[in-house]
Amino acid sequence: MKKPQKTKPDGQSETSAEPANKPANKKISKGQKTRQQLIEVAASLFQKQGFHATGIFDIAEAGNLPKGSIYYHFPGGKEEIGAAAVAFAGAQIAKALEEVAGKAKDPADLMTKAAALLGDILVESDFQGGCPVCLVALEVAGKVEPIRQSALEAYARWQAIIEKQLCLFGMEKKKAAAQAELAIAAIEGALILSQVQRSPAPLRRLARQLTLSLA
Amino acid sequence: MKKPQKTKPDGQSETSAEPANKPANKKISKGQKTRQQLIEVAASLFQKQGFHATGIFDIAEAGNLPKGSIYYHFPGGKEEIGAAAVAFAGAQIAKALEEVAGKAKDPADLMTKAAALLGDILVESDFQGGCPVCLVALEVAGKVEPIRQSALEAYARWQAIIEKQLCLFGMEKKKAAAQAELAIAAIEGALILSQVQRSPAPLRRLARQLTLSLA
DNA sequence: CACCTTTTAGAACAGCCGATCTATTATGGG
DNA sequence: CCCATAATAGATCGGCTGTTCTAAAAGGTG
Repeated sequence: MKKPQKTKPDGQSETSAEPANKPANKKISKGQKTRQQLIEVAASLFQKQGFHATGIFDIAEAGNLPKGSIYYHFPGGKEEIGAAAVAFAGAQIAKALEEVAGKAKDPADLMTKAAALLGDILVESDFQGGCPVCLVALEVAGKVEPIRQSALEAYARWQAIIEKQLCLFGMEKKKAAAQAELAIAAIEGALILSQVQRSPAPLRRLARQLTLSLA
Repeated sequence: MKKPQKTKPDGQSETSAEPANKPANKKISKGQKTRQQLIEVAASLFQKQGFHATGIFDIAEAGNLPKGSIYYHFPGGKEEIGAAAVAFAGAQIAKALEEVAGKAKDPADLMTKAAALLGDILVESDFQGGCPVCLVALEVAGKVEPIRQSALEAYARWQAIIEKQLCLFGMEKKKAAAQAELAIAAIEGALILSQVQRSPAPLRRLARQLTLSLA
């Protein structure tokens, strides 16, 4: 009764914000650009500081973006930004993973390259930020369903990419699925070890060990 | 100059709070018991809600413990409690891991039992809480050194336990170390997947996959 | 240019949280 | 039983945070 549909945005709300395939991007109405930038900066901050430690205005400040319009673009507040940020980060990594997978020569090479991909994130941030999906997901997995869903999709997509590529290498589907899940789990875990140890060594050693499990 | 050493406690501060080997535990001066209980409740809450989402007084409240004495037992505030809680949780899991390792019949059995151990934590909390070390460590790894150290020690100890047991099974030391690290990483990663998916399946599948990598 | 829409600035609010301090009560050794 | 000390209650302070609201500015379309 109190909602005269003031032409608010929110677009198709939920998990959007993917740097994906949109061939006919006619016009990005300034505001939508701001929205996208907010998501990207948020993803970066969440990755380094986590969800709860990141103030909602820190996001705008860190990206020199209009603070006044945060709640205009994200009526759902912090949680909506969180869900969008996790979805974006997940899609970003998925994209990179697809590129890397295409270049891999064999299963072992794929494992190594995938591990190196996540490892680069760590080194680039000087071990300040790990997996952007993991941290936020664990912080609020029990309370904010949309964020949990975003994380769920991200992991599923990563796994599907690896699985598909393993199949292309001739591995049977069932084995490929199991190996892909092992790879995702092991890399995520090693990422944690590397971040805590502040050394890329665990991740590197794991990559090697992962290739040995391909027998 | 402002510290007339009012006989404050703080004991041997830093990372204490281990349910370890103290044969001659003469008397636990009421206060020390409270301190220990605070640590245990804190570990439980941090595991479910994370570090930043847990108020310092929630801890006392959740355990029906004296709120007024939190800063008496932990002059270092929340960060000191965090470090103690991570150390405690790490030691607790290490203890359970040692028991389980002793009962394992072979390397494959060890992998399965280790994974099941962590998995039980998940199920017991109805998928609300995962690895108590991991979450807190990731949240503050870049800012609070003592907590990072506690996490570091926990992971190292877990790995050492598995490595040692693998050696007892006849595996050569170098290979055992690598396999142990893979196991820890993979289990931690699968724990995340299981928590996000709210299903023990990823962890179970990973356990099986881990045994296959023992070839 | 005029006008409606989109977008933004900025203040204001309410609530919570971590930390500190003082006064009070419990504890336990002599 | 006494008393120093350990332990706790409770109030308080300062600061920060997420959210809402209103008015103003910017945008772009006819």
